[in-house]
Amino acid sequence: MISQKTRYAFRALFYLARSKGPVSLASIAANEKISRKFLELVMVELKRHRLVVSSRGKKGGYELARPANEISYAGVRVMDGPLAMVPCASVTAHRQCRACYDPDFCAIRSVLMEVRQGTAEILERHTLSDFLGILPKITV
Amino acid sequence: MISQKTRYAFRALFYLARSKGPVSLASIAANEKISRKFLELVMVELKRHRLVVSSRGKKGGYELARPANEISYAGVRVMDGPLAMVPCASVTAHRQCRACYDPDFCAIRSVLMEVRQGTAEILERHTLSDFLGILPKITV
DNA sequence: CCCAACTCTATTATTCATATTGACTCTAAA
DNA sequence: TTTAGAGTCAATATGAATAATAGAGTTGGG
Repeated sequence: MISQKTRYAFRALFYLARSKGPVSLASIAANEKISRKFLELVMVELKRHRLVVSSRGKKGGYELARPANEISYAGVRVMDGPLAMVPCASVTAHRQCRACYDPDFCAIRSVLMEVRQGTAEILERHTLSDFLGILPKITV
Repeated sequence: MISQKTRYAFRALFYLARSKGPVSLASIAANEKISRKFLELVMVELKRHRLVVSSRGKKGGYELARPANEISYAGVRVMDGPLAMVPCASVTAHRQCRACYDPDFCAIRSVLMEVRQGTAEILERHTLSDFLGILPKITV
């Protein structure tokens, strides 16, 4: 299951994708009904992952770092860490499983790498813009 | 990431697949270097999922409930609960996500259902017997 | 009858996700 | 140059899930 953080990340990103110019944390939180303070943590991570950029001071706020059609689901999903179901099948955070006898003789590694690969392919070929059409307009 | 329980489950199952007749909890635990008491919980769940059968009394122990080539990875993975990354994309435990505005307007549901489907297909077409050949006589 | 096995019910420990708090920094505009 | 509106940072609860442990109870073959 994906984390609440990732859900909020998706919602915030879709919100930004439907907005123009910098949007304040407060308005995202209010409109998406997310705890302002928790959303703050989410936004910091989104920034760290280079999915949004921020500006300070009056008129400051957040914007997508790239056009919506260049932000893939895979890019957002990383908020939850590696895609793989075991460390040894991970591309981004590969490491041997503790107590692994020998990767060459591992009975689960190859299957879970297949799964990781399949999942990545699907998540990478979908972007935020795939769904902008069906989302309700922002009415504020 | 899969849970420790699921890892132990795989190891225990592979161990049984390479054994003959009932195997005691104690021998699985000793050979696979798993806490005897924790493995007990794992075996209870494996039994509940009908992946193993047990017999009591002297000479008792655990055996695979079916031939190894009829036990798929998907069957074992269920130890960790639903395959889907969101409740609304789950086949086995479907329910609406909390705070879901409208499933028809959900921007993540359809993608995550694709992922669930792809994952299930991969896990279902692999069975324990796919890997019996490469495993050492004892110890995964 | 007895021992070696599984079974059941608790309890504890650890980790992780979720959330909240308060103080701090920056910057455009008045 | 002041200031209000914005993002930033650090620290700390809280709660749920996972992992592990403990001990008493049951079963059945020899």
